[in-house]
Amino acid sequence: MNKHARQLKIREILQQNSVGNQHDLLQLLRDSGMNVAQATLSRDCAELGIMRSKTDGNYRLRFPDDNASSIIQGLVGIEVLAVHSNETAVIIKTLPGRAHGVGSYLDQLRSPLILGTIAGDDTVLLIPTSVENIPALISYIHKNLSKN
Amino acid sequence: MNKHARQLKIREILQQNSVGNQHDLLQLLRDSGMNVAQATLSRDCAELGIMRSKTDGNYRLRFPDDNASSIIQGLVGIEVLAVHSNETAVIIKTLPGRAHGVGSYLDQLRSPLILGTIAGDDTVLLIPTSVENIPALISYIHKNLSKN
DNA sequence: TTGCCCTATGAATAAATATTCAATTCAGTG
DNA sequence: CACTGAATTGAATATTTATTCATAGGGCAA
Repeated sequence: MNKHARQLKIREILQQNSVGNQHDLLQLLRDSGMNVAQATLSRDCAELGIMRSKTDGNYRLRFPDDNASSIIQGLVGIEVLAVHSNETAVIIKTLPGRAHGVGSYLDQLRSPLILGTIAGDDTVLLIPTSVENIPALISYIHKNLSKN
Repeated sequence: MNKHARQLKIREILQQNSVGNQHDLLQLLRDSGMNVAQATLSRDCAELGIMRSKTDGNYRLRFPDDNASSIIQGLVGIEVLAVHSNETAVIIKTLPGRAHGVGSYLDQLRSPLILGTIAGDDTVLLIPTSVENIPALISYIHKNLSKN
């Protein structure tokens, strides 16, 4: 399973080449040793927000340079757009300007899972008391920030 | 021959509605009294530079953002003073008051290397999607924030 | 371990979009 | 008035992209 690496490679390829369609991109991916089906590439492109548009008579695959698009991922609270994590921390994406409120709310719950929170404008960083608690923390967040 | 009027109408429709594909756009065009073939609409879309991309799980036709990211890149470059990291995160030092702009710029690139960013006044904290990506993330930052 | 669920994937297929080709219109010209 | 060429269009078709459906593997709880 190297989906992540593959999407990185896609990014790299599109930054260095002018690619007109997914078929060509697929070739370049294969040239670089990553052999996947067209269906998979289509899904990758969708996930990465890649678009195809015509300029100067030629088509080109490109990333959006558009700032406003937010990725709403789960059934989480109205202000919360997504919850992500890596090995050491959890990130909550919120509506613009709402991160502080969400962070405060979580602080006030005084969960033993949470060591601390830092809020920016639309992002809350959660540091867990232990990295082992991250899965539990994520379900805790979903539970406490869910819409219903 | 009302190609021009039609393209204007297309613009108007896309500004007021969320349209997921050309077929739906065609319907809306017809509802407003302009009856053309799918082929014609396809050509109009190409000429107008309209793109289709997936956000929040749905497709959407949209105009390109005239917000040229290469210009922003130049501006962002001169705001960045240094890039540092430890085992779990990356810190970018910026000119006073400029961290938010730099963070937003990085967010908008939607790199799969970046889990999230939090900006203070002159510091951006970057959380990588995986700690293994930190070296790649650092070179990615240098690449995307370089002055030249 | 076993069973269950969730994610990622490919093959086949469906859906969406682009292009080809022939036809039409219209402006300009002899 | 014919004729020519360029622009626009629709129908049919080709190409490109997305989704469905089945499967395989990984993580996790019992």
